[in-house]
Amino acid sequence: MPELPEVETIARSLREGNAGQPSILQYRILRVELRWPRTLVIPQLAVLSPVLKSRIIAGISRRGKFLVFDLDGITMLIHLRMSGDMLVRDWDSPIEKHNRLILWLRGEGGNCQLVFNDPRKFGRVWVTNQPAYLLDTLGPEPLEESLTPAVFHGMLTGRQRQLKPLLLDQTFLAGLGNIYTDEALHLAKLHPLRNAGGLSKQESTRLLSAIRKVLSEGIRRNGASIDWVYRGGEYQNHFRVYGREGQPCLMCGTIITRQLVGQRGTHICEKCQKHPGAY
DNA sequence: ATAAACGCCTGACGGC
DNA sequence: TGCCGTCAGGCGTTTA
Repeated sequence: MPELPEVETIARSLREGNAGQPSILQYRILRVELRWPRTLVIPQLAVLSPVLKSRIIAGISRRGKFLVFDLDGITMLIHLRMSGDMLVRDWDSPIEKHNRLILWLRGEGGNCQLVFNDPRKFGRVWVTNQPAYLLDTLGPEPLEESLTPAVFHGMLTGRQRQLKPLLLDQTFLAGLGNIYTDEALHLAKLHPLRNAGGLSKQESTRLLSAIRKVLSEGIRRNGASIDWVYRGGEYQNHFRVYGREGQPCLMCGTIITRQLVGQRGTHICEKCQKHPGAY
């Protein structure tokens, strides 16, 4: 489910607590159970428990779509992929069907479980003292001020690639997924099949603004919740194009279409977002 | 360098 | 009701 705003929302709620659920910062890991072996990338299963046990959760943050747990000397990275979620449960909650990793924690707000729940089993966990090996492969954070319009335009120039697949490439820019990419492209009035290297300075600046606007709006609304995966976000009620095929564009009334771009379902207003071949 | 095809997984939904 | 195909907020590997 998660793109940048959803991962940010999860990191924030674990870090700061919400609705009767305490922050798990400074909580200590007492017990570890991995329920689906392939979820763990590193280290080997046999050393996971010894490495994690008695560690303190010193920090919780986000980089791209990765959750970053600073465990005071070692880092746990979690990627939720399509269906993952991180939940805080009571200490003695029964293990649920799709729980893949459970950490039992002791802390001031009471003992609890930190659960990685992931129906489709695509999610992955890394426990490492070299998190940069992974995180340094990511492109810049879209909301960082150091990503100026000039820098962004420079990243695009020379690229010979369809715009949408490039935006989805995490080594180009970190955090966009299928929903927010469609939303940003519509807001920027750019067709997903445009050649990324062909954007004018004005267009790339418009695109960067649109990306920031949809991500910020997503964060402000606690992310989006769809189908059977629900976490209390409400951005899904404010989509401009995603999931709105057959419905009128909110800007011009043209019917939104859905087509495949780079193997991904893509929602477009053909009038607002002129096809590269159109004139 | 770019892009397609496919694999990894489970569950929801629509059509018959 | 049951069965079937299709689709899903992601990404790595292989192939062209």
